Amino acid sequence: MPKPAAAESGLRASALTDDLSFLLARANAIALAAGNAALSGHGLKARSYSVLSLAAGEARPSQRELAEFLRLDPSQVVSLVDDLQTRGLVERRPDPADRRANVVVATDAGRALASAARESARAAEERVHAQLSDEDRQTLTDLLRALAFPED
Amino acid sequence: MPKPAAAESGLRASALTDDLSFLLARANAIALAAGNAALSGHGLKARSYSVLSLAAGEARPSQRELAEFLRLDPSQVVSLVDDLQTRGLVERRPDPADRRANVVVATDAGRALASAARESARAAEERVHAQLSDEDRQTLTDLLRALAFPED
DNA sequence: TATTGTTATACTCTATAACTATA
DNA sequence: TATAGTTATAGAGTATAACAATA
Repeated sequence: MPKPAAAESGLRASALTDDLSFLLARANAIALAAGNAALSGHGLKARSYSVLSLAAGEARPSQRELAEFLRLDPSQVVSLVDDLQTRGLVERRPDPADRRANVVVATDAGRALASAARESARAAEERVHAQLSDEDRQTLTDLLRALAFPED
Repeated sequence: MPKPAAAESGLRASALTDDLSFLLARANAIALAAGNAALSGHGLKARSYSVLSLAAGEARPSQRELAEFLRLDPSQVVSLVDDLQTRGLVERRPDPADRRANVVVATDAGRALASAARESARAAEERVHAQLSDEDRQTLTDLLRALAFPED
């Protein structure tokens, strides 16, 4: 990793350095790049990993629920699920309670991949957040959760 | 703002809810949407606001420095500066010390717009982060800065 | 009438490579 | 030989509207 250019240090004193939204964007860009790199060996990206991971859980989400939770447009979820389904990682099952809705559920292969991918993602996060203490990391997680789910 | 769907609460218990990268992505998406909405009245988005804001400061950044600081490709900075320059908000000045480099500096109109836009952005952030105490907000800012600028 | 999933489309963003002028 | 800016382009991501099936 290159050291910051000398002239960049002038920008470090700029107004943006105290701007929560800017810091959020930059930290997210760094974490996203590291996450995508860590997941690429599994044929996944952050997006598809999120969908797969949720499908592998107990929640049995519909596509609409996935879209809301991941802040994606429903039409984006269609193509993410299409891709995962083509690769045999998830299935669409009609919701018995509402025949309009598809419940997305991981196959055995999907659950296996999700758990392997989770290990890689965790290792990558470890590297990105290595400079934070366990306590800081927990604090950060709690504060971010408050921003990410403001209805609480 | 709609209340969360009942079925979404199942997803709230999922593995992703403890995933720092996921929370970062979701919080960023929320802040970005609010920021872009707040800036649209000024004809700006988060990206162009960042460039304008840095050009309005004391740092006199080159395009390359802007690209590194904002984690953008240099070619993206070209079109952002093009747009701002067309609107008379910034100028490109040749760097006397390196004639390859353009220093990007705000015009009077650019500085005025930057400062008006900063007010709007701050008000929007206030709304997004209203549920955090001042102390929590400061803690979050410091922790995010550690992630966003890991070389420190 | 409203909602779920889907398709289509247009637009923005991102990433890459190649070129020029300078260093 | 390397770097700053630029151009071009292709791919990914985003947003919107419309439609069929179902509620």
